[in-house]
Amino acid sequence: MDNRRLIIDSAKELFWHHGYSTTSPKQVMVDAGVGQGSFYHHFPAKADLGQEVVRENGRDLLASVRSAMEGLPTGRQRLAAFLGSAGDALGGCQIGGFAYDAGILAEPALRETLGTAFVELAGLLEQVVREGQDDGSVSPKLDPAKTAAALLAVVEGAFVVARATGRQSYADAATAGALALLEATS
Amino acid sequence: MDNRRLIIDSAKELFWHHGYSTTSPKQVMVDAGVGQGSFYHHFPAKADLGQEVVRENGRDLLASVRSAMEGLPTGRQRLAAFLGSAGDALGGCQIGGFAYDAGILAEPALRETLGTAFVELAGLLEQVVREGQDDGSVSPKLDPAKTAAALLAVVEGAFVVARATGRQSYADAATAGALALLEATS
DNA sequence: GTCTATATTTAGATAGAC
DNA sequence: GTCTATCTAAATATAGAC
Repeated sequence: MDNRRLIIDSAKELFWHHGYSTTSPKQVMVDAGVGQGSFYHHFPAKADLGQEVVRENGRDLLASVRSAMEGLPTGRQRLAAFLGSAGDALGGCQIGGFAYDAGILAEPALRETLGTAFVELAGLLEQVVREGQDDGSVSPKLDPAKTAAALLAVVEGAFVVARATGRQSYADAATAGALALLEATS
Repeated sequence: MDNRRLIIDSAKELFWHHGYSTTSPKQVMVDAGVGQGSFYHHFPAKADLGQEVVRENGRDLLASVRSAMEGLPTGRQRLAAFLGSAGDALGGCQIGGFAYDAGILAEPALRETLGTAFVELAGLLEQVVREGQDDGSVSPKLDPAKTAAALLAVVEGAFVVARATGRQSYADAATAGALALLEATS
């Protein structure tokens, strides 16, 4: 495999679990097993690597949510599958941590890419809420965009609370509570 | 006012809005208007200051939530007031960002203090859910702990999504969606 | 594309005078 | 308690040979 890909793959994991600002180029080089010359040849600045990582992690997350929903018969079941995204919350959300990273927020290009990932995810969820209303599994009284935003926030917040307390059980309680609210309305 | 307090007050704002790991002691000194000698006299290590900041920001957040709820007649109204905590989400949650900060998570004492703040907040919300069930404003079918965890996660997630997209409207949509779910069950 | 050597700036302090 | 001087390591690169 080429070094560029090795660097990106290492950085995706490191920036995800350890943060962008708090992970140095050197840590990425060591993890990827490439030298400094190679690293700076492919990525003249750290932000160039950050851009690729934010884009790919966003794309990967969207793909894994779609994959988790695939084949489920009702909209509500697909939303429940999305809530299951917080099933391993202690490692943090693939992109959620970037929202609190000063190094990401200070770079307009990175911030834009991050925002796009969240907007796409929110759009997907809104569509699934509508599908659930069409198939009768989600209450027609709910506003699709607001309900989608609430469910996305529950999952992102579940990651935050689980990491802050060190307890996965807080994430599980949050998503179970949200699912119960969704089910109680239908 | 004494320098120790000036340092803590500056650090509370800076760590809140800009992150703990991404704010240097020097930035704090300059903002507080104190010299290096004074800074390191009061806080031999940055983590000592971090400990005070996490504790105070957690305490302040709990106090402001209690204050926002004060005087409201029903549990559901008090929960709605809590959801309003994300009304100015672009600056980030006073403690939520610490959950993704490698420098906080690497220090057991800081992590413990952070976890305690979230556990106390969750406990308060659970109590208010129970009060709402007692006064008839919240459905008795809901599990208090799980519902509280879901509401806490919605607010924390609203901060994350608002900051990631740069749009307050995403936070507002999330909390409105959550409130609608809560109201639809009662 | 990759290597090693070098450079600049900052983080995070420590030492000792006042 | 505060000041200034000093220090070490790391972050983030750049330069030029191979």
